[in-house]
Amino acid sequence: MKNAEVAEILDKMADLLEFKGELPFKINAYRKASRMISELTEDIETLWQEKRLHEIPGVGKGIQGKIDEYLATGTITEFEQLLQEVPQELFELLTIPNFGPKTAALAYKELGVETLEDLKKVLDDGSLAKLPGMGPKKVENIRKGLELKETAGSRISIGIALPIAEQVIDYMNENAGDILDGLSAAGSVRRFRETVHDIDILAATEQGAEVIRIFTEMPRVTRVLGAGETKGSVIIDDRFQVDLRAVPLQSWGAAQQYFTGSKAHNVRLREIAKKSGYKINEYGIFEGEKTLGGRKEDEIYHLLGMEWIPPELREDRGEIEAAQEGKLPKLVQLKDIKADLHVHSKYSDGQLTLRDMALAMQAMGYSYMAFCDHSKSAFYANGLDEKRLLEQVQEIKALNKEFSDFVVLAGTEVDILPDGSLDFDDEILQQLDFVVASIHSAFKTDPTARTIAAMRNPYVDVIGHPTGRLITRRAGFEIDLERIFDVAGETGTALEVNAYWDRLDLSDVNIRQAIERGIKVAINTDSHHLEHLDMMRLGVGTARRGWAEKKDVLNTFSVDQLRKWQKRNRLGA
DNA sequence: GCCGTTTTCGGCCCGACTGTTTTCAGTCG
Repeated sequence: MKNAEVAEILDKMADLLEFKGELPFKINAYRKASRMISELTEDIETLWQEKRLHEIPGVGKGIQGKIDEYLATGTITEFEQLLQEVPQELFELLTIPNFGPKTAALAYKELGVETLEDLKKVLDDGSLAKLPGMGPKKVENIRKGLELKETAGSRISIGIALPIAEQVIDYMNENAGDILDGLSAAGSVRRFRETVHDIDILAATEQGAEVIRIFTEMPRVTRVLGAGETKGSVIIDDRFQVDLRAVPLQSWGAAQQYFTGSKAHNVRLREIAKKSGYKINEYGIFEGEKTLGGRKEDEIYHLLGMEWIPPELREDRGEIEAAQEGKLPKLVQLKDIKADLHVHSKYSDGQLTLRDMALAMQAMGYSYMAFCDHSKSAFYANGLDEKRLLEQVQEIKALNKEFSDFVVLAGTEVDILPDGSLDFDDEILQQLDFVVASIHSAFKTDPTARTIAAMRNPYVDVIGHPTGRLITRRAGFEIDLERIFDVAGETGTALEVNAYWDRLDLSDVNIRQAIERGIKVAINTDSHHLEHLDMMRLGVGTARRGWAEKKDVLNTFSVDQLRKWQKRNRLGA
């Protein structure tokens, strides 16, 4: 699928046009088209072949022509031309806080700033400060922005950000509890985005300045970026930006709505409000001078004629229309999860014995689980050969006798080998209760064909971490997800939502694509330690962002339902 | 550049903050 490629080019087009000082509305049009395409559940090449590009909201004649040219020739003439007219490192330069397109254009035109190095030079030699409209403070802010980019510039996984948000909330409740009327995460953390740029916390209080003071004086704060009556911004642990915003209690709901975003979702809501003669902002919803609501978040949605929308859906991906029609999905919840179907033990590279892990799972409230340790080719992870695997199966059988209302399944995470075969023969696989098949090596050796071959094995229940991406470290392998979805639909194989914080694979958009095709997903933590078990909520959050309902998620099934599902798929294959 | 039960032309979300201004531009979310 070339959806991501096309979206990236259109977003870069927007950057180029912005740098050139084009009309903001034109720039916005490119940004919107880029976003709609990146979140498309259909393959853009299919739409193109079927001459249906115009059905994408935000894609009109002009942008359609660009996409057409790209898919036909692999390049866009106008894009290539624009690239010639701008600094070499434009896209990099534009990521510097406080250094926007106007300033970048000025620095390029007047001083020839093309790279980060050039920018550092003109900051240091004072030539930037001499330009019209620039002054000592602006220059200082750009310098700080550059530093910030180097220390806290990159996006961080939700798996890292969420615990930090919770620690800040705990700290504030302990140290400012008596002047707080409410405190919660907002922004992309509340929406469970897979990565976040900063951590937003919202406070309800009548004493904003005091709350902000306590916030900026937290022990972990290594730098204060700003502090006022309603807003404080800090860096903690030299790495993570945390913003706290304070509002009075009567604006709590409106502020929650406003600061949770996303921006695209909010823009749509404000358009709808405007058409209905209302105005919404962070303080409430208004008709003329009259305040109609704002203390509770659902008031905003109800007054605009729609259901309250769960934060995970707020991306302008159709959730507003669904809410207007009363057709929002009934999203899967953490309490629906009955099992974790992919965890490791001491047999391979996990830290816990079978018994200790099973007890921990039971304590999580699950009713069953599956051990899926690595297979023999995963030597780096102490993978099990046939003999040790069958020993493990025996130990699991014995272990089950210790539990009355909890079932331990014996499984494997069998390697999909470079030639597409599996690391265990069918004779072994058929003795197991549950089989996850994953690619762990030779990423460049036709992962699509290998995954398809694995799905065609009747004993394979789930494909583990299907795209192989690592959120902070590598893109997934080159895999044709359209074909994977086709075959998964045919064989009834489920696809894993690996909840491990650095994977979150499938991504939210991919999950939505899968379930629209009737494919089941399994949300698994891939845990090796006790502390990993908690990541289930990351997987559930990601699945919710992918519009997954309970029926779409394999591990919301009871163990009996799971066995029926397996039997049907194994016979059908 | 997109879009249309107000419009095929003239709109296109809203506000805070900052710094450089003498009335506003740029950046951010």
